[in-house]
Amino acid sequence: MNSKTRMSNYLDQLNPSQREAVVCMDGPSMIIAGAGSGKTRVLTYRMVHMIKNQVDPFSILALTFTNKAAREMKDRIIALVGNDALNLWMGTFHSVFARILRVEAEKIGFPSAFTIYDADDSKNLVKKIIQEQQLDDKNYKPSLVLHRISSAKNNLFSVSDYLSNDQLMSEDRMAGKPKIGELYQIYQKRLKQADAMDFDDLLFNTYLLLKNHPDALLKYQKKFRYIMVDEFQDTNYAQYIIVRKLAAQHENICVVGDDAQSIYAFRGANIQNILNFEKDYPDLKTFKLEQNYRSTKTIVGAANNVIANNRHQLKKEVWTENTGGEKIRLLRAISDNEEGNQIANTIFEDRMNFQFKNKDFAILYRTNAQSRSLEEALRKLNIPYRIYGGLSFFKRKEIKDLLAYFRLTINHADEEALERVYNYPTRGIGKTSYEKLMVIADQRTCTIWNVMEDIHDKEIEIASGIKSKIADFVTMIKSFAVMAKTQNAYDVASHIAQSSGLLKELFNDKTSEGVSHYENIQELLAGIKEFSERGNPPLESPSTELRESDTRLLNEYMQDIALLTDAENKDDGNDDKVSLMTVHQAKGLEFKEVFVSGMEENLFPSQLSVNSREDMEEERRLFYVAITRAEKRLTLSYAMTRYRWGNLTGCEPSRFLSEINPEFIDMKFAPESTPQRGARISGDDSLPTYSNNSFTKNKLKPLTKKPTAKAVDPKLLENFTADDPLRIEIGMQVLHQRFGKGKVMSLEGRMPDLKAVVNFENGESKQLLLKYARLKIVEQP
DNA sequence: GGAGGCCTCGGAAGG
DNA sequence: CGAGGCCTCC
Repeated sequence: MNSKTRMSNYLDQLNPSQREAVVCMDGPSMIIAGAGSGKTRVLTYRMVHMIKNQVDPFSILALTFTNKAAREMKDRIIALVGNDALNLWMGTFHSVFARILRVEAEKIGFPSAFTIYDADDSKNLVKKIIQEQQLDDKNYKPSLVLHRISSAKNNLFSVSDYLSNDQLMSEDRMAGKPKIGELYQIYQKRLKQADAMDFDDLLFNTYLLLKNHPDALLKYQKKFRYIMVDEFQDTNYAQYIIVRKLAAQHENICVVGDDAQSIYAFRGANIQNILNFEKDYPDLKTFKLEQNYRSTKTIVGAANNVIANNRHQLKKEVWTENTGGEKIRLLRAISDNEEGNQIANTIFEDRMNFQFKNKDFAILYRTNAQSRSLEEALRKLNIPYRIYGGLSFFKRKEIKDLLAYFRLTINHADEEALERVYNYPTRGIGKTSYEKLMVIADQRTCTIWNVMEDIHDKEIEIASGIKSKIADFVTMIKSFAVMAKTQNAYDVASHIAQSSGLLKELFNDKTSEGVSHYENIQELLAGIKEFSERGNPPLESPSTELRESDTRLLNEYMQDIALLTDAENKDDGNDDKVSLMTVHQAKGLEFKEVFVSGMEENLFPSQLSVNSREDMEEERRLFYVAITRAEKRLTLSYAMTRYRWGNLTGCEPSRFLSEINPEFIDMKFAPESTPQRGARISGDDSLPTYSNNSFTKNKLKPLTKKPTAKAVDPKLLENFTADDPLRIEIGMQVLHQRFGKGKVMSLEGRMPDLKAVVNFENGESKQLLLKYARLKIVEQP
């Protein structure tokens, strides 16, 4: 089928409610799209419909949250309408606003080549400021201060708004942190000094630009006749206000989202925006996409059961015409390792029984720490898997180091970059000298770089040997800058990598890590080379905006690099793998068969959420997201005991399990009992525990007579005879209860692969594999 | 300036 | 338990 035929019948590929939403181009509209209802299809077809109806792609703005979402949507539209789609303004909020800010930088007093500070840079800066102000960093934790500043910006409170806001100031005073407003002030001053913006500033400054410069506002209002916002439930207040300003002239604004899948309130997303939207646009047209195409009736039913427990939600009824499907399996395991084994076994069997491929399976979990036992179990059965998440390419140290050289070359005021590289690789400029420079910079209210340029000033009390090293460093960076003005990005980049000594430093490190660092640098350089030759910016950008010159400069490459935070997709050629990821990362994906592991109270829902209703509702939406990833089969699993920070803790089934209608659950996989809300695992509460974890301490009765217990170390076992009385406590009471007391007949192997033959008092004899169990020897009274 | 000891603290995560 | 930050010592 060629693209013309596909285009002519694109409307036929939509159901009536999807079509309604697609053809309604003018005026404000809101699409509430239930899970699996074809949201992306509606969004892309809506843009296709516009282009087909003579809307200039150049006047369409589509905002997403992730680079991935933007990329995917763009690809789909290109496939449908061809290269017209290249002119769409489609990207993340941050990338689109950054592009606008670079054009309009002068109006708000920034150079066009301003640096974008990433999360690490911001945190370092805050940490430094707290130290300089001589505040206690226990009370003023950098992450907390930054979070507070970030929320202020995301709610459009400027520094002066903050300082004059009685409520904010008294909140800080009550919390014993009255200086936060002041820290905010200093933080912004320092960013400005460095010609830098953090991620929040990209929003806040766009807001300021549009608010204070009517000409700029008018320009972009005219330009963007049609505006679309994906994942609207994840927008924060600043994003909403900016979008509203941009749309004020034409009011052709369409937002798409699902309040039931809002899982990012903790980082500022504001469900309230959906309610405000209805208020702000009285003639709003609302479309509800309620038919689910993805999952079986069972899965959709269970998801509806769960979400019905939330008070805050827009009313909608997700339904499906799909088959009923299999019931939900519930796996109950003794330990986290056992849970992994059961899941791996189930995958192994289902793969054969249903001719599924590895990639049809996903195992989801609440916290990254849960992946270890799952990985081990999969490896045992030779099931290939892929873990999502982890350090993205651009967050790696060696990459950030080289990029810091680039940043400093382009913007000498970039203090965070300077700090990374002034003595890396080592060139004899120590911390003490650097601190002297900082003090002088502060006195003179100039940048540290300025002081370095002026290093031969008699007032600067630094040994002349070090002074000349600093002068050399300055000369080197300046020579980079000269080169960067005219030569293409790749030539400059590889020259910097060489001349700075960074490449050599990494090359000399022959450890396997060192080699991989070196390879990563090569990979980055290869990417820059491609950029130089292809002439496209690293991020999607309207092709018409490209410079006509055939030389791609380093600063063009660097423009959006701080915004590229995607986790890297390193494949070894085999993409048929089971996916392991957190529930957050699974949003937007779908799999034939899904396992949600660790369905335990205090894990999912997280124990940090149990005291607040808002947090609990977000946890529940998170579980909703997890359930609705599954197409054909869903398995929920929980362990009765789990290692947490080295301690074995007892676990109860999650309250969420009891929110699912039992008719959807297959009981044969839950052999002993249906989990009840607040249920305790079956077992004898009077059994002793030696865990010092506060959770287990509170849940279990204290011992009447406290036996002395030690964790076994392998040396101790060497002297251990089979006749010594021993109680094996794996998973606290569980095995203890099952087997009672016993004597060890033989011990073989060493931790963590210890095998024991034990004769129990009830006459049973068992061979136990004590792998990863915390074995405790109890001296009998 | 780097290695090693000690202390702290532990959620999820895009740009 | 274990990663990361910080301090100390050479």
